[in-house]
Amino acid sequence: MNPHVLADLEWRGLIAHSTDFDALSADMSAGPITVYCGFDPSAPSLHMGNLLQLLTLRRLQDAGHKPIGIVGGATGMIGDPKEAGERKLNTLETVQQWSENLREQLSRFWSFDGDNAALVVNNYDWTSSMSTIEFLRDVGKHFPVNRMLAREVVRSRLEAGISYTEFSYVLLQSLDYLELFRRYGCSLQTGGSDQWGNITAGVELVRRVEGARVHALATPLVTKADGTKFGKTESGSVWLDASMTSPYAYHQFWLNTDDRDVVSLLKYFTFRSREEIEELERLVKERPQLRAAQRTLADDVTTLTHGAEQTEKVKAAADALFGGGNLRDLDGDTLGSALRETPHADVPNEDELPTYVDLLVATQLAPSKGAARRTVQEGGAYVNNVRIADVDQRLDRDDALGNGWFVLRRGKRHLAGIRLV
RNA sequence: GGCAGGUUGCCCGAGUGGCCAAAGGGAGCAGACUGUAAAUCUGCCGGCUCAGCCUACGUUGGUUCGAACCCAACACCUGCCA
Repeated sequence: MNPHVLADLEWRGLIAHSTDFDALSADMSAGPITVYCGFDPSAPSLHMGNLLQLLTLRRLQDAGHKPIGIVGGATGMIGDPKEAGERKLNTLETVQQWSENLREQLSRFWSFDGDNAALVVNNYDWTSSMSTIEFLRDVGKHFPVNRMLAREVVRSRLEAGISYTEFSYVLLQSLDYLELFRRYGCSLQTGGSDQWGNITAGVELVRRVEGARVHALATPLVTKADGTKFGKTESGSVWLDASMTSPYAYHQFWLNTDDRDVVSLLKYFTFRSREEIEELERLVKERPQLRAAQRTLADDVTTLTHGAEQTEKVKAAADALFGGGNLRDLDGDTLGSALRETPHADVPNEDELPTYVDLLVATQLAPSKGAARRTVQEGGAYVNNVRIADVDQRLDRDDALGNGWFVLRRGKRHLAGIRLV
């Protein structure tokens, strides 16, 4: 049991809100507690925002506490109210499929051995068989509507409209806390600060029904210095699922972190010590061109998510392709394994080879032929580091590198492989 | 229920019969400079079989040689009055 875990969370900037911090601190130093965080299946995979929660629970587990992950098979059927407006309901099959994906992903981040082994449960298990009457009497009775209406998200939706379904979401999430308190003595819920209202409602329910004082912690919203949303790239969200965001793209996402953000991201998303992070912070200031902090961040987070072996592969790929050396010096196998980490396409070796414009589209380096043509006209497209001169230029088999590979590049950092087969 | 106003490209927003794929800004992309960073400057920024064509200005229909712009109906939003 590490008594300093709360101080560490605080130093990392991971505590945006808490209920009674001193009481929580006292409970935690008295012995291991059980902590939970919920994950709703609102997409086929977890994303960056969820990762922060996963790692926070991991920190608590490393300090001796027991983490429980709830997969929201029930809450995911309802959807919590968000300002943008009413959600569209997903089918039971979809929610169940996504729940399975989540369960599998959650299991990669915690330890399932020992006294404080993690547990993953699905709230569908205790809600699906509950009758409406039971729900209204046992749960609903403890929720004053006037208090529910006062909540920020609800108020923001009163004009535009909010369904009874979404309005009731908070009851389900609160019931989760009560259920985990009863089953496992769970006494801490964590989550993002956007969940604070739902989280504290659960604390309140446990207090009313069981007369017990349980706790809550919220992590802050991850923000970026340039004001854009964290966890997004030009091609959309960054996912933890390797088939949705490739490990290569994932590593590149972290590697391209702004200097102004990298230190706080190291605190949030890595297990580096305070000393190590302060050293990296110094390097960002004094030797920024080394990008030591970005490299550490990218390597660590990719390893946490996809494993050390995969990280080595994508690092080797990036080193080979961005290394600044002559691509012709790379042997075909090295080149092939590097390019296979990037988007790549096979091209049949026929008489007439496709144009680079078509290849930019085929490798998804450009979203449309018009965009691809523009990129070439702007001088932003390269084969094997040589600028492509005009839009009609075709792939030239004489340019092939080892094993029939070509390195196609858009701009400075978007790479793809082409292979003549 | 009555009256008034609105609905434009990824977002904000100008445009009130041909010169409109539609001003301006933001986001995004590329080039230069760099460190696969930021800032800055420059260019680009609906699609295609690209000197042309197609699709698009809430929806449907109409007027007109020609409509984002005029008319009608419908849908949704906002404000004022009941």
